[in-house]
Amino acid sequence: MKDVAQHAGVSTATVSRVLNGHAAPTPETRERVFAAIDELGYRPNALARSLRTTSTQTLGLVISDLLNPFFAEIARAVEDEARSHGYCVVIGNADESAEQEATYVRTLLDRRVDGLLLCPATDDPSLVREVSAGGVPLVLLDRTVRGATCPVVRADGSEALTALARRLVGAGHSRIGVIAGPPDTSTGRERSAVFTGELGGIARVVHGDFRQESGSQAAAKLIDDGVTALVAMDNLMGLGALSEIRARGLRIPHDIALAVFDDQPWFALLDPPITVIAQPTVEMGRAAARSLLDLINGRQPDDVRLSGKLVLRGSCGEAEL
Amino acid sequence: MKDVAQHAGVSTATVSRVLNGHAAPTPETRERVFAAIDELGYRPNALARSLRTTSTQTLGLVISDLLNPFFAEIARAVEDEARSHGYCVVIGNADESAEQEATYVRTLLDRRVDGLLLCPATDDPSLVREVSAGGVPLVLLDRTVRGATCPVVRADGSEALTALARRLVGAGHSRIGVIAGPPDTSTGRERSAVFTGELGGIARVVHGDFRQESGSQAAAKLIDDGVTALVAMDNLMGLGALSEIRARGLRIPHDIALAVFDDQPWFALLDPPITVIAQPTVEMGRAAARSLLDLINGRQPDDVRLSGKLVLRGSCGEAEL
DNA sequence: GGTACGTGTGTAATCGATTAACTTCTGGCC
DNA sequence: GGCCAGAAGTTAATCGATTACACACGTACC
Repeated sequence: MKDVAQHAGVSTATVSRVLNGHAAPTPETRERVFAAIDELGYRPNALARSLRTTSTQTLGLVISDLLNPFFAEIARAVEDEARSHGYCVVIGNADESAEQEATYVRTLLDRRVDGLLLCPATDDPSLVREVSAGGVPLVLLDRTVRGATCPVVRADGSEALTALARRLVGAGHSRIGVIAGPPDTSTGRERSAVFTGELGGIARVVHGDFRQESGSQAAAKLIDDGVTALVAMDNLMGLGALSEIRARGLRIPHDIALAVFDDQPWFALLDPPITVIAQPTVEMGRAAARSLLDLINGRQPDDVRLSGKLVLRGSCGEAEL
Repeated sequence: MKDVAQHAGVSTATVSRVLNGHAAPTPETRERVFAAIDELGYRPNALARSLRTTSTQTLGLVISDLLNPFFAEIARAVEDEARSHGYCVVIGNADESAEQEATYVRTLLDRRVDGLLLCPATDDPSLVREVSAGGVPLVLLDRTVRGATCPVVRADGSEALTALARRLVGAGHSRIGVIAGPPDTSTGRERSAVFTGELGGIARVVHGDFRQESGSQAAAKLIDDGVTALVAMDNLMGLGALSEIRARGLRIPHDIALAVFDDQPWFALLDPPITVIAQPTVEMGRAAARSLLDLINGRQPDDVRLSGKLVLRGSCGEAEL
């Protein structure tokens, strides 16, 4: 920057003013400065700028699993929304591990992100408290924690799940296997709640860890247990369940019905296509980014609750297909 | 940091030395400093540190499409490798757009990443030159550009593709449809080269853009053209081709054979399972990260060329299944 | 003609760390 | 006792920007 100033025959203060679009500098001065800038190929140092202004124009996003297309879509949506507001997103991949999640959160805070979006790996509010204590704007996404005091953006699947449960029961299933997420995550508990409530006698719940392998294992256990329908509460566990079903040579929906929470393009291409509960991922990501930007700008956003939609396709023996 | 120093009754220089594990400070001093640190909940400002040391311990990774599981896997692998060396990764999603790619690259350079991994959206070497001119270590991943002067890490599928082509011809296909990537990407050209070469008379190539929609359109065109086998050069275009095949009610492999470049877990679950060419994504990501770290540390890494593997599953009417 | 005000720039402090150079202190040795 | 080596810690410059304040130079008005 000093070089640019020298080249243009002005002071660094003037260069800075030109760069930041201040009113002061004369058109001719601006001209000279810009000329010097691209003659030297100068690019401002964002670190120095941020150090001085205490703003990085960056949001942190810590997600549970980058390989899960659900989170990839969310990340994409967050990024789009952030970019349209002049912000950049740094993604941290926690790999469903609370420890790695904490590491990432701290790294991002150390780098002074202006705000943080978090898909918490567990219910434990201590990390959230730590962030809040640091005064960094925080929004939770997809999942919440115990006693959360910050805005939360999530999808509510209870209505769709209730409809699904009713349909399964109506179709004569008297033993339904539920492959749920970990009991120490809000989505892990809430999504299976519908089945443990009024259907307590009929449903059997096994908790997985939102990954493919656990879906296969849970499916194996439930099938051995004699269930005639499987509901996987996440697309990766759904994939696992499906591969277990295939490995055993069972036919869908004749031998066993299957439904999955969270849609993916290829679910529609299977034979039969899989019935799913679709989540508004793009909306979730965008809403979360907007909430966070509101928070950064001093507004207090409300919680956002979007709803999942039941998409009947045939894997539960639906009459419509 | 000043507060910590005061609290511990030392100077900031000493605090810094304790934090950086220098030899000098006495055990008792260290003790006092650490006590002050967690009493005050102090966390060092990474911006300031980087400004001073001119090292951010961060790698930039600009990928073509975050929603493409191939790139998601690569990102994941890069991150793992980087983390194990104490580096953090900032991911930029170019969305297959050269413009957005350039924006991201500049943003990352402005933030002074220590090195950059790039999956270039096009062949055009100008962006690569710009980075090199800035003296920032750069490694290309998956694709290369014209006259690249930096290390390149990629998968070579030509052997597997040749084997696939031979098999298709052997099975009696005399019109093979190839859904290739954009002609201005190295992978777009190279992967279809096998078919335009010795099989020039038999194969018909249509270029897509590595996205689902283009896969469907290309498939439609080729099927109308009377091909009896389709080869999609990317998993998303494969998905598109598959949905077109389904939409037309064609049966695989009876009515049409299908093979896809780049494996995905669900390809094995279709009926019949899809024959693919699997790429060593994890290895590619790790190798790229290692090459970049080498470059950063002043070593000059060689190009890396890993090979794709043909996985026969049945969608091309293979006898083995 | 002098006061007052506005306009465009320059000077220098500042953000929060690192680190070279210097000071202070301790103890050993002749 | 004097000198010196080495250890422990302090002072202050520095990274590259932003910005409050000071300054100089016009212009306008009484």
